[in-house]
Amino acid sequence: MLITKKHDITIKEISKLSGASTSTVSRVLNESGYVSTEKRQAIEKVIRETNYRPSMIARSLHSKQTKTLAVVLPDVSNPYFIGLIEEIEHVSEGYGYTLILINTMSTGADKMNAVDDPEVKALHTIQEKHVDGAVIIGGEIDHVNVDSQYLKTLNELNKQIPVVIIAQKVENCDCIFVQRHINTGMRLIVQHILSLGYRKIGFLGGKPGVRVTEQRLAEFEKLVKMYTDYDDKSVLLNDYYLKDGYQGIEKLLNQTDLNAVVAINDRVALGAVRRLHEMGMNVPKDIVIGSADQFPDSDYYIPSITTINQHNNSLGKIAVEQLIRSFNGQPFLTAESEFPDLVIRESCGEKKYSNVLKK
Amino acid sequence: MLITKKHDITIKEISKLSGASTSTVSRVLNESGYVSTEKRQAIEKVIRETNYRPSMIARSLHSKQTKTLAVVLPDVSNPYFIGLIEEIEHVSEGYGYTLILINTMSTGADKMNAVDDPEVKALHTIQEKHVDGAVIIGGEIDHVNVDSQYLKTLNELNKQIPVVIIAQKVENCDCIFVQRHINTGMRLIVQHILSLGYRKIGFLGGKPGVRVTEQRLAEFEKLVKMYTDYDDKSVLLNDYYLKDGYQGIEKLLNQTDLNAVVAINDRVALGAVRRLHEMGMNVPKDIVIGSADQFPDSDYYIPSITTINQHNNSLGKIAVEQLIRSFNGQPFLTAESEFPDLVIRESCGEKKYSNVLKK
DNA sequence: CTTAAATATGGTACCGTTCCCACATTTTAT
DNA sequence: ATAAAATGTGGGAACGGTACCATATTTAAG
Repeated sequence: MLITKKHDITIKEISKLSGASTSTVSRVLNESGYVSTEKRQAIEKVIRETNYRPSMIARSLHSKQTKTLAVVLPDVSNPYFIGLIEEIEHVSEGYGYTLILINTMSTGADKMNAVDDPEVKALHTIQEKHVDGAVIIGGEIDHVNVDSQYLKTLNELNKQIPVVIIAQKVENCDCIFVQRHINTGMRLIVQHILSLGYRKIGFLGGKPGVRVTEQRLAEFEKLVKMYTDYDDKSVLLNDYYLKDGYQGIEKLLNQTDLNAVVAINDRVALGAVRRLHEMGMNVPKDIVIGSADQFPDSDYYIPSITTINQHNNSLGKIAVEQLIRSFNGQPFLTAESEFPDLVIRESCGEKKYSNVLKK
Repeated sequence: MLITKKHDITIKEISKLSGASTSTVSRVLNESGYVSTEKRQAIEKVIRETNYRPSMIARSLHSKQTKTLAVVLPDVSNPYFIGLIEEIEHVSEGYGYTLILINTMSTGADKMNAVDDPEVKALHTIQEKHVDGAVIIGGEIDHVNVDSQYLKTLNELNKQIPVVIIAQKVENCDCIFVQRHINTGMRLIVQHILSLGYRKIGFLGGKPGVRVTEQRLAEFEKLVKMYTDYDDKSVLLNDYYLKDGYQGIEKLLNQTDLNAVVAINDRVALGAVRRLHEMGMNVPKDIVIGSADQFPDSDYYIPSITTINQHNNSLGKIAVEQLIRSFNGQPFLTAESEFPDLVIRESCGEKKYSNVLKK
């Protein structure tokens, strides 16, 4: 492997060119200690002319800080994560940190041998690169398996580098958790649909075995059982994507009769709406679709999706701030995002509230 | 700033604990040179027990390689970039490189003083962090201003670190360019709409002053002038987002009479479709909307968007591979993405081709 | 049995910074 | 005038690795 060695300018060159010692150059770089105005100006001139910038590598080796954070996530193309990344990047930047992005593309619960597990690999990268802290978004931690190699590696890593995880809290994990009000959001959307008078409500999407999905489903079942004759055929879990809504809705309607469906998120909802449209059914006239998790753009769909704003982005801010707190030795609490809001749009029809909540 | 010093394990500790010299430990880490089986096993045991991983920082200082690439982009939340990032991440990972993500959030042509320019700042970060190479996606380079501070800094950086830019080629820039077939895509969609018989065609979206937009508009005008009575009121430039389609379509229809519109991308198209829907117009019955740039999900919209697959993701792969080639001292060419394809869906109505292309 | 080659191991300079320390010079206080 | 404090400057160790070199031991070859 032939490397075209491009000569980097170092502090020594600056020292030589300006006739000062490296110590003095270092002093002007860091604006610390005493430097005479003459020397300072001479050095600054050389720095400007040579386009010199001190190597963060060398600095890091000494300071043991890289001014870098890592973000690990299972799938960049998932819009749920985009807002999060954006927020994390923004807040990190504000604190002077650069971001390393690791996309594990882990498909979920399907486990492979620990050595090749991309999520374990991500943890190793974090350790090797000596980032100052890491934010892990969902992924393996969201699945039921809890005494895995992954969790061990994670706890081990957390001893060296502070790790904040954006996911529902897991007992055996020592990292800081930042989580959403899963139940509240689900409650809001189900109550809304109930209040509109619908009593044959289905649940569509989400991956079985994933904590968030299971919790939301539990909340859904709890509520639906209170107010309707619950039928376990009214639930279909598959995944979080458009196609899961698209294929799922047909399957769901084949196995039971429904006049309302709660989708796990707006994309699943869109997929369902699209399929229903193709089947000649109108949303919300023939069937009503609500979603439990707002994604960008869904206010532009036809019909626009009635959904829950989970304020996901606020999680990003909280996560980074927890990390910064941890750098400063400040304590932190298990944090939750802002309280979810019901966002009423078209896919559930007009808000009527004429029906009181009762069976 | 109180840092909780978490003691990192170093090669010296491993050396001490295993009773071997650091040289020997280094040899087993790199699987180079001679090491007896006994010592190797002893060392490996210690490494395993201590969870030791060599510091990339220290390694980089010596090797002058960080095994890291930087990606700079103007807006992570723009879905156009997402696929690109995903691809860049994937290919980089395959070559053993980690990604640094820099989101400049530069709003476009509006320039600020060079010092605070986030894009210039991004270049500085790249230099400081000593990444092995950088991929810059659009941003400032896409605008007309060409003898800017930014361009100078960019060329200067490119002398030290290879930079690949995903954008239309700019003369005064020495970096490697990877670009799309801008004109071909526009030609395909306009020809398609013409072939369906429409002769009152508008152009919607895209930021004025941005190279891609100007080139596409030029191509659009060329074609439309050939086959129709061109009216310069049929063009409205604003930006690339949903709201630009949403607000723009109404404005456009107020200033001239149209039966077809080419949107700069699928989001602008969706915005337009949504607004038309609210205005009581049906797409494609009352007016036809085509798009020049495919974004994810637009096949699920109602109506689904007839558009151009620019194979944007292939740009990511090409970009990283150019970088790798450059590391190896291999030559490279100004590269272009795969050839664009017309994707016929619903928003332009059925494909008829009954109308021959003629005025 | 001698010598060369292969194997095995540790010492040390170096990568680009920072920072402590020593020393020199100037300024201020007494 | 003299001590003390403030200012200015450079030398060199350290950060955690790598790799070249020297040296020691074993194995193979003649």
